[in-house]
Amino acid sequence: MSSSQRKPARRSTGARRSAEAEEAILQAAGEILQEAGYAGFSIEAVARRAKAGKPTIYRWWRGKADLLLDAYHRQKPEIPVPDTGNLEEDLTVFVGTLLEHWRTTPSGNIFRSVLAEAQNDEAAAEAVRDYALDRRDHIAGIVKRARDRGEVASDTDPHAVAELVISFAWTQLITHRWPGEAELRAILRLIARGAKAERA
Amino acid sequence: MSSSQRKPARRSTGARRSAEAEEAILQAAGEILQEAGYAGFSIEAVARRAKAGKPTIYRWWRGKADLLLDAYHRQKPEIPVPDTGNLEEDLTVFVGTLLEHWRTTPSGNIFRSVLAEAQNDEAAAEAVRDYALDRRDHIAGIVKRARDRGEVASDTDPHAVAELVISFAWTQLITHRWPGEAELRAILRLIARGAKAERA
Amino acid sequence: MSSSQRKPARRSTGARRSAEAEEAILQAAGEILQEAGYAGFSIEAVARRAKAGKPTIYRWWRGKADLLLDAYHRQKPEIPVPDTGNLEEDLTVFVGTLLEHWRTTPSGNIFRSVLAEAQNDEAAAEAVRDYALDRRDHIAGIVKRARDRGEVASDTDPHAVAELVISFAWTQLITHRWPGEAELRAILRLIARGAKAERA
Amino acid sequence: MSSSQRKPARRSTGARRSAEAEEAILQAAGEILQEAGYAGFSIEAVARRAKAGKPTIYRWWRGKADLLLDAYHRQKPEIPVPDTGNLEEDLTVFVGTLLEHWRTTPSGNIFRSVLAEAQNDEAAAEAVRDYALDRRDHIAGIVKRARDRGEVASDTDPHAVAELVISFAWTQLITHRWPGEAELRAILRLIARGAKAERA
DNA sequence: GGATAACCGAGACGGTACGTCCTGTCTTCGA
DNA sequence: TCGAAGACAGGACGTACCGTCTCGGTTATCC
Repeated sequence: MSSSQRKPARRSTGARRSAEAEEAILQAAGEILQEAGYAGFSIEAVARRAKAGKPTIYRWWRGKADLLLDAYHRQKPEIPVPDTGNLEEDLTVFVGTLLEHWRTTPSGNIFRSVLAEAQNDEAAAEAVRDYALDRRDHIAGIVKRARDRGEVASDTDPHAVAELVISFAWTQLITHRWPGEAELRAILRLIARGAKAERA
Repeated sequence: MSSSQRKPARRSTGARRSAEAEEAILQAAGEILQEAGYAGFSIEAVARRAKAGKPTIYRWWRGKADLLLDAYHRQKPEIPVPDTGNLEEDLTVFVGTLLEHWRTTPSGNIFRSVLAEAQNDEAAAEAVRDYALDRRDHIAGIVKRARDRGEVASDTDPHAVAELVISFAWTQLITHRWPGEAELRAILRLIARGAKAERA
Repeated sequence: MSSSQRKPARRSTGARRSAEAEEAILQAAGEILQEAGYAGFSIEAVARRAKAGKPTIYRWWRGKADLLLDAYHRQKPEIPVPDTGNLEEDLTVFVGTLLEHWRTTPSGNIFRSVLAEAQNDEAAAEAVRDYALDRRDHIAGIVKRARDRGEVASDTDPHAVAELVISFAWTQLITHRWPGEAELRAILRLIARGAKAERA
Repeated sequence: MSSSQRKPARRSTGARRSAEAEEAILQAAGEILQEAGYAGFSIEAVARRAKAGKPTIYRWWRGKADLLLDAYHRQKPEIPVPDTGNLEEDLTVFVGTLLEHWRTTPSGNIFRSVLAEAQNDEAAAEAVRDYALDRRDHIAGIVKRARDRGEVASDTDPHAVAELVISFAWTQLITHRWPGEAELRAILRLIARGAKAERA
């Protein structure tokens, strides 16, 4: 029996990805995370809310973790890098702004969910690792400026300083704590002093 | 047994809570977390492995989070507090030992799972918050000793130092990173310097 | 690391199959087939209507075909075997009753669905084959009685007669036809005459 | 809405139906039915195999049933009408040839699928009903010739005889049975005797 | 010979159903 | 009388098809 498979007579591309659908899905994902948290977040729930078919979601995202990360990146805080001429002040303003953003917008809840998912899903874990390094480099810029001003010891590694800053902020988030102004400043003063200190 | 003349048809009161069952359940929970991580952890899986009924688990634990916390407390690391006479060394040894313990025993995976669950479950979140404060006080002891030795500035808050140390360790855990010896020392030297520094 | 798998300390049996659930599921299956036909029949729809969980259905039936067959056997027509002393009359009454039953109760629609499913599913196909043979033997009984009365030629195979009777009835069903009284009698007279005839 | 002044710009025609696509689609449908049966038959599968777009199929066929019927008519058996001068022989040869054709070519599987689909789809059901009547008239021709030869009782309805013949053949098909030579002859002898018999 | 409309393939879309897994509650029975 | 075994309702998982739609690209006419 001959096969009916014809050679592709034409080159064609097919329909394009629907921007409306993508938008509606990410929107719905964000809303669910904001309203019901990670516990209420499911592909089914997102599809229902976005009035999208589940296969549409699975066509563009590999799973829960992938969608979660996209929803986060879509509304992650873009914290302005302060430049007050003083390292302690710069770091305090930066972390204060970040925590305030997490506390008052959905992004805190979403990022918390991303961190939780990263404990399940290796892809999410890697994405979080990459994101942490990216943020570390970002904050290291603040420290480098301080070093250029001569405010920081020459043997201080800006990445190490940034690592401490990030660790503090993330840990506050995952333990659901929102430090007061004084507490915040005390911590970042400690870091800034450590950076400034000459070799022992 | 009964001594009275008129015996009740049956004197027996039934089985008592089985310590063996509790042990098997916690054991199974730990093993699953070690082998398959949080993703493979389910009440069903624990019951299967422990050869216990699901209702037995639900009778003694309120849910996933509760069981998880119990499994953690059962084998949480009891890191000895070092006393080398030098703050930086004390902190480096302490954190190094902690991370090594997390890396080489089930406790790292289990605590990671507890942190993940705390993003969903309010009870777990509160338990984590309490645990964080407990650990903070624990580590603050190291700093207080250094202050008593005059190694630390008088206006340094031992709790703030401890907070930074914990944040660093926990963040390494949740981002699945295991810093090398040099990297670890650089971070803790930074903290120790910040603690020692006189008022700016 | 030691395994936590304990030896089963007790032999126990667990909860028993719920007769209510089974009843509700078969009831729902029958109603759906009656109201919406095979096209509207799905495990999901049955579960919804029976207020049962899908896993409960899959626990006891291997799939659509299996459930369908059970629903059929539950309300299949138990046509009384007539005994009028005349073969043509017996067969006409039997087939007329059967077709009438199929036409006026859900069982016709259900059996039609079973036949359709048997074209997809090998298990259903075998069940249908077995059922056909069973019915053939059943009807052959009518012919044997006629042979004992001397009404039928000695070289007539009762099974062959029964085969023709069944084929006629089933084909009417699958072509959605309901023959009139006269048409029905003409066909069965033909069969009865064939059975009676002496060797040519 | 629009003014009648302005005539339709053009009476355009455009590209015509692609015979190549139609051919490939029917070919693919037949192959799938032959290889995987009705269970593996889906519009998606046909489109994939024929390297055609789904809308192309839906443009020319109303759905699964329609395509199925077309695929059947395309290769339905054209059984030659035998003329041996003996009714029993004619019918045995005819049915034997038909069953052999169904058994050894795709047409059996395809027709089985058509019958299955006719239990779901009203259009298919009607087509099957029409086809059954057409086949009945076709076979009735054999009986009429026998009546003209005086081989058949004058009060025998050729349509009733044909009905029985068809019913037998179709029922064998849908129960996936292939009767042996002896069994086949016994059945058709029964029919032929019934046709010949004088009024009781 | 250029415009134009219907065709074509490819494939995304909102949906429904599939069959599996897990949750937390319940029922049964054995010790 | 408690614990094991496991059934239960429910709901999410990720996949396959349904039938419709929107793309570009092609082709055959008509002006």
